Amino acid sequence: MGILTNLEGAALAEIASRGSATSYAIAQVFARSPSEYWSGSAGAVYPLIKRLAARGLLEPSAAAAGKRQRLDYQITPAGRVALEEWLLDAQSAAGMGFDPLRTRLGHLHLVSPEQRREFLDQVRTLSAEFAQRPAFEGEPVMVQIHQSWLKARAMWLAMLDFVVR
Amino acid sequence: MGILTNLEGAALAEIASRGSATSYAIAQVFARSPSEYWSGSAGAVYPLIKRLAARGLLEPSAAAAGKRQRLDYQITPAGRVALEEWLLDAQSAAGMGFDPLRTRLGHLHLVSPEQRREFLDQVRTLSAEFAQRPAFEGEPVMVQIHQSWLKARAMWLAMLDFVVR
DNA sequence: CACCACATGTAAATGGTTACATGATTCT
DNA sequence: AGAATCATGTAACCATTTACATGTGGTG
Repeated sequence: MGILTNLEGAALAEIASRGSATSYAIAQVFARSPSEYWSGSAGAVYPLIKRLAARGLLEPSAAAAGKRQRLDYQITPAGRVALEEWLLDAQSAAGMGFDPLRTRLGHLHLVSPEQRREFLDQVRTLSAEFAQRPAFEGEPVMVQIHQSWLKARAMWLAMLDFVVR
Repeated sequence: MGILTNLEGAALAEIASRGSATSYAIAQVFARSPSEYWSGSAGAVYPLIKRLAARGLLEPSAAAAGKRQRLDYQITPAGRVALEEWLLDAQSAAGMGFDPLRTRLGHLHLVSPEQRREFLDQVRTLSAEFAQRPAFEGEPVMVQIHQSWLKARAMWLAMLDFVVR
């Protein structure tokens, strides 16, 4: 029914993929993701899962392993509807999103050519290091997507030499 | 000095580029940007500019054209320091940011191959339309950066055929 | 003059953040 | 047993969003 935020959609998708999961497990996914965009903090994820459960998109199944309350959540039929709506929203998916480099590039004329060159060198170095890091643990498909994205970004960085001199 | 959010940094950079600007003018920049990421709403920009002025990074110069209060802001020396700190932060710039397509791709296995194919077709179509739109008005450098980004994204979309079948 | 676009804000809600508190489990 | 780590939250804060209110200048 209602519209999901991107974090909600991603969390719901992760639970759907796993069959069931705890809030903690979902938080870990974001915390360990190579993207820095979501922190995967408890303060974000626990309330989010509760919200989704309150909306009937998730169903808790008390899997008390020890004494402590420990809720496994599963997606409901209503949850699948909402998830599909988010997942297949091509209009949103085609958007530009946020790129911390892109937002800066247009303003680099404000600094000297040397600063500009040094900055771009640093970004390239960091990006290369980032790409060479041992692949994060995750579904092979996710890793492949990540790597193809890195490749596309590297190509863009190369193009920029001719744009931002 | 203090750390700037990305919106603050971008706004400050825009004011620095223009020499001086009103809150309204800055809001328009974000509202008319081809990126959907920031709305450029008054509720975001007016308080933000006030915040920067309160921190001494901007200085208002009452350019009362009519009766109505109408403040032009200029960047201060402290503002330039903060701006440079934000602008040349290579660590942040090298991050992955947020990509609405990327976040979805890893979960497309949840839907049928037909849905998957249709979704990707739609995204490609929308991206192509987006790229063919008359270039948004803006500095030539900005337009060039935008177009190189679109090209890199198109390449990525092409690569995805081999990853997400 | 009436209307509409331009311009300047404010209020309430939202969806995140960091920091903290605390219980349970595993390791040494 | 004590320490470290895993796990589950809550509280306060923060930067945005949407929606609203209102004044001002130009145009039919």
